Amino acid sequence: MSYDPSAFPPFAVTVDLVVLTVRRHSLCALAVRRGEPPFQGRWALPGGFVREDEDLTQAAARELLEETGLRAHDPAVPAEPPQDNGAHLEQLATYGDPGRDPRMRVVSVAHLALAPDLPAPRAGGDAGEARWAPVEELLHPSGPEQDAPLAFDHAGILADGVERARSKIEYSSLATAFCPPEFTVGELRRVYEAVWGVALDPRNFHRKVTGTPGFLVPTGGTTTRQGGRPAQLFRAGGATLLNPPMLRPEV
Amino acid sequence: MSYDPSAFPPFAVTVDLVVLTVRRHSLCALAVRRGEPPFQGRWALPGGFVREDEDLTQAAARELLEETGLRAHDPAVPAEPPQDNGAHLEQLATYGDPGRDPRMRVVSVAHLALAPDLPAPRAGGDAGEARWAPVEELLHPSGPEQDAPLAFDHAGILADGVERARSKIEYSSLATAFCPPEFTVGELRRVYEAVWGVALDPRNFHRKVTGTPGFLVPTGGTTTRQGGRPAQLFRAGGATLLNPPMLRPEV
DNA sequence: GTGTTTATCGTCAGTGAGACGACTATGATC
DNA sequence: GATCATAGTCGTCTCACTGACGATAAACAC
Repeated sequence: MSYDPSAFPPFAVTVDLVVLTVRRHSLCALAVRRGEPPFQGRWALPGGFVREDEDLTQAAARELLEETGLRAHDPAVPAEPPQDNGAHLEQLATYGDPGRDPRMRVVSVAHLALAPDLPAPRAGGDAGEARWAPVEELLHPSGPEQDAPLAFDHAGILADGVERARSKIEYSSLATAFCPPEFTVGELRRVYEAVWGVALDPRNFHRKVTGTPGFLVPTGGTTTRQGGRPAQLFRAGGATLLNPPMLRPEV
Repeated sequence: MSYDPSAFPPFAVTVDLVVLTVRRHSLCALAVRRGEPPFQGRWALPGGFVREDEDLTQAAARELLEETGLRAHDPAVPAEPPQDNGAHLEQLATYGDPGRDPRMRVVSVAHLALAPDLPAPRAGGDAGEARWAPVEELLHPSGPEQDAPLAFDHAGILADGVERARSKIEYSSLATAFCPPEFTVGELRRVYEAVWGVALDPRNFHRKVTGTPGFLVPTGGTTTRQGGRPAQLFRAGGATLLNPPMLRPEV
């Protein structure tokens, strides 16, 4: 790498966020409406410029906090129950096509965040309007109201993020990031069903997740918020890797 | 994302390459010696600035060609035997700590390349000297001669690339990217053994890879270049995903 | 009570991996 | 040329785990 201060072209660097959650049995992503050209009035992923003194992860965590009020989990610190209201955050991929932004050369480091359902989208920061939209709607717009695809190359970024989430819950305990601090086996199963878009056998699922050591820890409590027989409540255990993995059913 | 042309700080964007190959039963990475400060004389990963009109992938492919003479496979085109002397190339992750380069704010989009053994490192491009070094040596330097760790944050990048390669050959047919166009089951097994650093049972391995549809296609030929009984020659089949995956032995 | 819903436990058969025995076909060595 | 070392290939056995699915349990609605 030779060094000539005048020899490298300047880039703008942004972080874009794919924030996923599960609401009403479907996988949803956070979208914000653009207030300015280009793509004014279109939906886009939340994001913003990386600041001078900021790490990429810090920038993503700051944007996440600004847009949703969610604090990012530190993966190094096992989440303690009292202050667990955070989201999983990881780097996804970087997009740098010349021309992906008509204004200038922008390289965007996309991040993936997984959040529990609770928070209502808060219209803070730059975005005037924000909403949780089913990813199907954003990726395959067909309805009369929502026929404009996402701005920039955000549809591709969202698709990559969704695919990352779908594959990662196979072999990690990440699906618990979609759940509140305490949850039932059935709630966790509905997360898998929403993310994968399939139906899972409740009995085999129950056997699998309760039989994997370190995945779930019973809290002792029970709940009946889903109706039917009361279900045991669990917290996420320390295990982060599922071995053997949860198998995604064929087609 | 609000837009103020004077409001975003300029970044330099580079691509760095983790080029891996298997030589003499060990996993090796391409390292180049730095000819200029900072870290002058230290080993580093090959890389360079992204040009004004270049995609990130194009930049990585260009650097790979300059440093090794290897052409990157287009993942969209199934490799045809006649012109198969290419390498697998994919984006790895992006590193942007302020201060990772003492000269200026540099964001580096690291890429991972997997290459067959054949090419001798060619000292072309900027690098005056290049070599294939066992990753163990680069990551855990201990010998008297090689006690300087890699420049910048390249040790961390290399570690991430190695981990990506180790996990990806579990569930994909990517290990064939380390092999010449035609190879034997034993040669493929030695790739797995070198990348994972474990010994595998030749009989179970043979059953697994020949029993996975689409993984290997026999070419009809045989070879005895490894000694012993002649072995069937294979080419990589069309399948890219291994299901069920190859299991990495514990510990 | 009866019906509905959800949770949980059990059973059984099939798939696939790990351990390992046996045999085959080459080159090297005596 | 017989013997040995080396590497490849085929089979067998057992165990773990999954998918399909029956059965029971504990809540609520009527």
